Amino acid sequence: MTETASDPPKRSTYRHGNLQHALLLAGIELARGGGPDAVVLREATRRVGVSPNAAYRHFADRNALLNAVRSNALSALAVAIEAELTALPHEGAPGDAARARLRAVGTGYLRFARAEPGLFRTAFSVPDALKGAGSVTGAGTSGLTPFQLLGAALDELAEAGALPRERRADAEYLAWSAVHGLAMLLIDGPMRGLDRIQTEDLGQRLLDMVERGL
Amino acid sequence: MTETASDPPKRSTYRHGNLQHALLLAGIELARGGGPDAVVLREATRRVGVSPNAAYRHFADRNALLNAVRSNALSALAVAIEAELTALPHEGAPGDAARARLRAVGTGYLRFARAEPGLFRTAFSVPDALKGAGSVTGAGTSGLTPFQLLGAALDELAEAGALPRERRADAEYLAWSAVHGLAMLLIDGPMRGLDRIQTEDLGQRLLDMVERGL
DNA sequence: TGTACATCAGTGAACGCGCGTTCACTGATGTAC
DNA sequence: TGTACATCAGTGAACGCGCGTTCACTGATGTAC
Repeated sequence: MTETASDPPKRSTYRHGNLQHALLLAGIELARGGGPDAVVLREATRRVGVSPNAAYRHFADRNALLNAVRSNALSALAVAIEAELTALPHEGAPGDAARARLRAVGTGYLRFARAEPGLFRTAFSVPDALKGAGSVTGAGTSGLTPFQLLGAALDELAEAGALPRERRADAEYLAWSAVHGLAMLLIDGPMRGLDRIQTEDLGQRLLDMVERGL
Repeated sequence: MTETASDPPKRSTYRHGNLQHALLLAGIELARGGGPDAVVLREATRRVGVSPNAAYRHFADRNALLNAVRSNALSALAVAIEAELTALPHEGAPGDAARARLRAVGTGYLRFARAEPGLFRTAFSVPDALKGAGSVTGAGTSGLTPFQLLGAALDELAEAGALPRERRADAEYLAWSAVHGLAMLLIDGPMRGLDRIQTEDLGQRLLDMVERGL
């Protein structure tokens, strides 16, 4: 209960002390464990130690909470991709560097899906009601969404001359499809049982295919 | 009520007249409309005009019905792929023919996903309980599952010399990933709004990428 | 060919569950005088 | 500085819903004698 000074716009503590944020965190934890269906409003309030209807002070309904969780999951994915990009060395020919960056985007995507299947499935779950009430954003620290990070990598590739110009258009959809499909099959599908090394290996072979085929 | 002759093993009509099959059909219709979550046992019995508990004469529980629907959806996918293969002309160089057959597998997959998104999502939904009580099969008229049809196409490609031997291993997972990913993004993802022509076009470009990259 | 009987597909009613959501409220906080 | 008041975050109780599943049953069918 340390309430020293509180700015009028963002009073940091009230009764509960930022219940909105606490509910979001609980929702993320639920999604992490069981995907979008596990984001249950009553369970979130239960975990926070608050009565079920208290949530309605901060979220219009269950879908609003789910959308907030979705945005957060997308952001986490963007951050994971950014981490792979940041870890890259800053050297080599521009073509090689661009190729490495594209691979890093794919690798980050696959590793996130593998490490956080619940959040991954939540990020890409289709909203039950397609009403864009609370729009789902989901950018990383760079301000770019996962999709935009992929687009940027492809732009670099095209600029470096490593991707024929006439194939640049819509290339993100092709690369995304390949990586997304592998992610889904690794999480839910028949490759569920693969261990870390096999997964990593298959991922790199898939990225080989994309690089060669784009 | 035409009961002429009935073999002892498969008596064709009883009270309802093959309620098991009727429930399966109702379940398929539900999956078609709303994916795996829409396969609701009570709703299936409602549609057939039977009391809810009657289903338990024919299915151990809701999951058993869902598994039956799943198998059926997989079979339908296999049949769709087979249809594309059958429509192929029987001519050309062996390499070209093998490539065409691989493309046909992919095209059938994508078209089915597009035409029957509910069944497609059901086919690839992960069983809640992973207990293999009722195993999900899902072969087409050829007796092969979608995955096996893909494997056969890749074998032909390798035999025709159009796929380097050292890349044959696990190639089905790479090709499958690409096509599966596009299917998912077309159904649930951001390419949901694309029309038939755009979808078809993107699909062919994806298959180009796979062919080039494998 | 006729009758008694066993089988078992489908019935009717009910259960417990957990959900999202709404209602009228309470009581600590910040603010106006 | 002190007091009355308005605000509004969180409460307690309840709603209606639809689900999967179980219980003891009924009554048409196929079969044995």
